[in-house]
Amino acid sequence: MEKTFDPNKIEQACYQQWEKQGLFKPSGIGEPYCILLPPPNVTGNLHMGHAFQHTIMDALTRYHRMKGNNTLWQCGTDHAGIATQMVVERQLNADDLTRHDLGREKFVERVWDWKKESGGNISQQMRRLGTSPDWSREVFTMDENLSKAVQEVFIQLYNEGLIYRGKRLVNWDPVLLTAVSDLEVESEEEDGFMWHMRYPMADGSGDIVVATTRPETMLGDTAVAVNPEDERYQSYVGKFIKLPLTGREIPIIADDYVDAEFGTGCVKITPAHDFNDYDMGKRHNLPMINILTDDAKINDNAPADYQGLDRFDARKKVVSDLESLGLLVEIKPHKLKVPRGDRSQAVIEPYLTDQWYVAVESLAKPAIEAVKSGEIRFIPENWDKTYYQWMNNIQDWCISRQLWWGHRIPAWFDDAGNIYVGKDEQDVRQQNSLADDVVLKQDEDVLDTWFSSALWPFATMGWPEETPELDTFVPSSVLVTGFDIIFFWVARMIMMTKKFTGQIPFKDIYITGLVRDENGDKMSKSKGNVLDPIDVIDGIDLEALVAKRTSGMMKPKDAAKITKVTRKQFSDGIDAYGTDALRFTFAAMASTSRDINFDMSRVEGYRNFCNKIWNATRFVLMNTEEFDTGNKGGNLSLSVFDEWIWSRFQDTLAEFEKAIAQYRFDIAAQALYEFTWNQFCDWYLELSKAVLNSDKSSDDEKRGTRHTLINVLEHLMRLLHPVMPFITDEIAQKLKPLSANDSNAASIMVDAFPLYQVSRKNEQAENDIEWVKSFVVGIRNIRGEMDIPPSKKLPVLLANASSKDIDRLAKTQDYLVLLAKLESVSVLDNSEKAPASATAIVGEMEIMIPMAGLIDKDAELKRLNKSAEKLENDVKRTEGKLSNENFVGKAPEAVINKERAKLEDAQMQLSKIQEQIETIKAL
RNA sequence: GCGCCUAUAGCUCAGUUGGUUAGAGCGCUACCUUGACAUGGUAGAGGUCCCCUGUUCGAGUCAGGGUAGGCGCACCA
Repeated sequence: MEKTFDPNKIEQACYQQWEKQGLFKPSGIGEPYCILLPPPNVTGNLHMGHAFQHTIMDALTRYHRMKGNNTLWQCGTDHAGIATQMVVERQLNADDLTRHDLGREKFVERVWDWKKESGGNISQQMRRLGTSPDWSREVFTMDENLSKAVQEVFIQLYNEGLIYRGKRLVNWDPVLLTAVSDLEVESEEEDGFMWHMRYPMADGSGDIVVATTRPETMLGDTAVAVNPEDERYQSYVGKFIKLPLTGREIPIIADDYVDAEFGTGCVKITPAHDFNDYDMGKRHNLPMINILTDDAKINDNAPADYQGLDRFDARKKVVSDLESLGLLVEIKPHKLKVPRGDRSQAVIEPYLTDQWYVAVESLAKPAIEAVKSGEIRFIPENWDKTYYQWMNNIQDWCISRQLWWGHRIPAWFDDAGNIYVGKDEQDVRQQNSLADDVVLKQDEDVLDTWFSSALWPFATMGWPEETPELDTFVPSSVLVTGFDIIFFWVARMIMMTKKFTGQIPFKDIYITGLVRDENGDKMSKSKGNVLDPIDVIDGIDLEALVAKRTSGMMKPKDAAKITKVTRKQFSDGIDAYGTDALRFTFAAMASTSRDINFDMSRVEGYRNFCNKIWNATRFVLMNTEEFDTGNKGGNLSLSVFDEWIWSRFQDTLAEFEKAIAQYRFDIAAQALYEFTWNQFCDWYLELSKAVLNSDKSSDDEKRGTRHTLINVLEHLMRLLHPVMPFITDEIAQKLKPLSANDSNAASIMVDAFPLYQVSRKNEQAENDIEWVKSFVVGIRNIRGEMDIPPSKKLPVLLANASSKDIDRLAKTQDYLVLLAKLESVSVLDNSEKAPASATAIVGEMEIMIPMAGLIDKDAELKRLNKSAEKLENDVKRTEGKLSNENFVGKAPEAVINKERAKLEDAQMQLSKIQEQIETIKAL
């Protein structure tokens, strides 16, 4: 093996082997375990958020596969209507073309071409992460069978009256020229103005002043409203004003909605361009005058002067025209929330159009119940509140989009405007007995992307066909996803799956945090702080990184700043840390759905961990490859250390499994790291040297230690594998022939996960080794603080040793000598007087290193005083507690006993140390 | 307005049903190229657990009230 771990050399080949051998498929045996991949957009590239979530999904998948579950990770990609259409349109724009130049059919063809060419990108990147979904079942949301499911669902919901078509005010994106759902609108506070405008009374009896943030909409006003309780305006109600610029006469109405305290207390009402005004218009039967075109220009319903003007130009003109008429009272700066489309960033218009809706209320009820009853569980739990809050106030879902890329709505219209819903035109004609001469035209619109995503849990399993997968993998085990799509996706999957299969879609919902940069800032192209997981795996040099971060900037002037920051932070580029290190980092940082501040130094630390594992393996192989490891017979004599490491392995295994069951990947990772580094490497490997390099060891003893070395490591690889698939596979292949593992698994990834073995637990060995550790650490501490060179071998005297201590000494003396670098160990009997020594205390035994020629009197006094001070504090605190009547009277017996024992121990140690201090002072 | 989350070492974070001396990684200091590993070893320094009040024998942990920061939903003429 190479001296240092080089992930690049092993990862790709390893993955190809797994895939070639078909190891990602469900075994067909065992309890089903299923994870649904949230289908990434085909337009997407793997970002840190994916890498994080995929690591967790893959660790769970690999763990359960090894545990013997019939495990499926269902993967696929989403057609991402708007996003994908925008990508291809942008390509066309580069050639000065629009999608209209191509026409619908050609355009859609072109999107398919693009999908074939670039759509697989993210799947390839997932392979680099070592993910193990069943690629043979990979689906695309516009595949034939998924499209069939979409159609089926649409038709059924329509027939039940749960899908309807209606003319209403929707969120209209005047740039993308489509309706969008409430969820796709983001409102940010922006600086704007409040214009106060004077509307004269129609009868010339005065005027009324209204306040608005959108003066241009006055062209569509059909009323002015005041609060019925507002005394200032009561005499106006029922009268009319003459709307400036248009000459229309519109009524003054009274409505509770109006807040008398806000603005002037008078509201202009534009039912066709404001959601609240729309409701009021309905209540008062007001006419709805639409004054905008699809692309938000003033239309023919407005006076000729304004027709054709863009909405923002119209605003300026309305304001200046009112001003010149003396009707503009004042302009106040005003902060307001501006609704923008999440894709286009265009200001969204409330706009009156015909759209398709899902009536969700009846679907929401069972979906709420599924979480309330505990059938579906959010992890962490508090997300259920977010879920309920939205679900309890859920609005009908606008599902039609005026796009070309997506699932076409299966509805046809005749010339009379009748609607027919069915599988295709022929089906529609048949169902409705339409004569051949009736002309039918299919609805031009497509469905919201999330409509098909909502069917993911069952459509991917073959629904509406009755398939074995539907029986086996619905419901799935856990959904791993971000809180940002709880409404978009999670809630809708629950509603649809409940509705169409009667089942819940998943039992657990594990909500992950966001991956941010090391300062806690959101990673974004415009901030230039984006990290590509592939760059962390493969490494990237500085120039390439700078180029990547500054290319295609929306605001080119940001590029200079980004260049500077990047050069400073990554002056040597990014090292190739490898997939396992990256995955381990994500696991270690994944605590209870907090956001992750991704820090490169963590990856570096876990890369070092990989290297540690690698080198430990080198050591183990060096000591086992050419030797008898006892796997083909021969007596094994296990040392107390061999027994100890097996015992500790069981603890680690149990801790790992418990943590995984609770989705505490950080605790799981911590357990793996601690055992591997701090127990196996730091102590066990060092101790094995004492057996292997000693002439005193018998063949049985050496065989026992070699057997332990190879098999603990082999078990450890299987334990680590779910988190670190590559390095463990590489190493396991080398270890397996030397180990006792005689399974015929094709790879560690389909081998058995280690089983907890009670018989390997050994408390006696654990206590013995704790004693050894305290012994060794005590001496190391003296050595460290006294600046005694590591090369200097020390003679050690033991005073006040009990028979148990002497027993343990006999069992472990060789280890102590090696680990603490001792020259000799002698036990003093009670009559012997110890020479002046530096002292450490283990239990009641004193470990003494004679000072002569080695240790400085003052230094040792200082060291002893420090430790005496600590003990004195302990004694004081504990005494205080125990002398408190309330404590002794009320605390549980066990706690009091603990305190008493602690006090006794501290007093004993303190007195020994004080004795030593006196002895040394006397020198 | 309604709701959620966070505050612990220089940094990033753990800390279970309240109960030993509050932990880890990174960083820092000193020493060490010893035969697996300098991507390493050994030892060490470093804490007003955001603040106040309360409950309790006992509070990082529970309750109430603040402060600071983050997020979601609704409203916004």
